[in-house]
Amino acid sequence: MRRIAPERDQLLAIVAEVFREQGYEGASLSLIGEATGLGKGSLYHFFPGGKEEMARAVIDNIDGWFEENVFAALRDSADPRAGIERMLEATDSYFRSGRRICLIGAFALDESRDLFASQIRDYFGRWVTHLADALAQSGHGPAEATELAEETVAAIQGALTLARAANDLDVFSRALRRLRMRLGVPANI
Amino acid sequence: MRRIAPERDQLLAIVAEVFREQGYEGASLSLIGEATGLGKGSLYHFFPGGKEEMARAVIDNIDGWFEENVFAALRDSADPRAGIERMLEATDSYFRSGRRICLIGAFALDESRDLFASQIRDYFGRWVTHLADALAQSGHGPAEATELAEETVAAIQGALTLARAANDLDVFSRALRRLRMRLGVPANI
DNA sequence: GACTGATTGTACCGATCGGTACAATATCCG
DNA sequence: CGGATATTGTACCGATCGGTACAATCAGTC
Repeated sequence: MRRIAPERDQLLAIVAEVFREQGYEGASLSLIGEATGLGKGSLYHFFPGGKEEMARAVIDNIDGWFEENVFAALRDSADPRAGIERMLEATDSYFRSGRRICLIGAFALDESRDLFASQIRDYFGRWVTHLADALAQSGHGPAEATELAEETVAAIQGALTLARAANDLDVFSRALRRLRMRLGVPANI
Repeated sequence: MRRIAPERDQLLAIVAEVFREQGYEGASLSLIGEATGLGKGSLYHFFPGGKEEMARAVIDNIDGWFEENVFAALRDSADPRAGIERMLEATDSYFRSGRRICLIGAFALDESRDLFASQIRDYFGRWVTHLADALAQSGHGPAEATELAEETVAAIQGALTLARAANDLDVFSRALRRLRMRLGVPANI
């Protein structure tokens, strides 16, 4: 009965979905238990720190996914333009073209923000920084690159909010299309 | 002891602040009572429908403020550019240059979204529509005007999220400055 | 000052909250 | 198999949740 990594990832994915659907306060232990099929005994065995530790682990897990799939593309691509395009593709796929909201963005707005402030700041900070680096490499001046990166990340967050508010997924697709043009990246095939 | 309009507005403003700080679930009746100085008796006297009615009234109140101060500027200005500039000024002042989040945007993301879906959709829908009209009047083609309006509202929401996440108010100011340029509106003096 | 209706405080309700304790059970290792 | 460790279910805790009931109190009106 040793912990197996994929199991933990899957568990965190389920818990993340509950937080996404219900918010931090709304995600009660009974809802989490129901979604995961685990009782309180198991939940507190894996997360002795309770709900707060669960949320922290979920954020770390998401952060890790972005590090591997989004930030890495920006950091490691030989061609910065290709890296930016890969970032946009990974972003689109992660948010399921607007079907899914950004849990970390939602946490930034709600009452849980104080608990997770540093994790939240870190996540967005690295996103902006890595994107700004790629933009600088592709010819933008440093100051302009930072502003454009900040604008891009904000546009993604805003599009997720608006897509959810309007209940219209196309809002998100349109935002990504505009970003591709704005960032000088070839349109999606 | 008749109800007086300003009192109600003030009451709703306080309740709104509690929802903003704590989210819908997090805003308990005891917190609301503490903030307003009202006991449960009074609270349920003014809002027989309980917490849900309070939130609905708060959303209506915010919606009304935007209707009067933001949408009206877009709708009634002789010069559409001046209307857009007035919209941006009112927006900046409402969100206190990023110190305040958009409660309706936050509700769009969290578990309360289903309860208030139509009010949320309406609010953002009218914002985009009125802005698109003003942009069309100022020379943009209809399709382009709609996209630009959507992009603008999303940029504002995203900037609020990012400003809160980074704990950096300048994120919001920078976003507004970029929007002024993008919308062809004279820079703030 | 008595009547009327708006407003308020308090006690109370059942349900659920996050969290703890712990015995029972499963799995692995030798 | 036996022992050690990992995992689980269940019962329980005090606190708080949103909501209800209702009597007391207040402000105007006549």
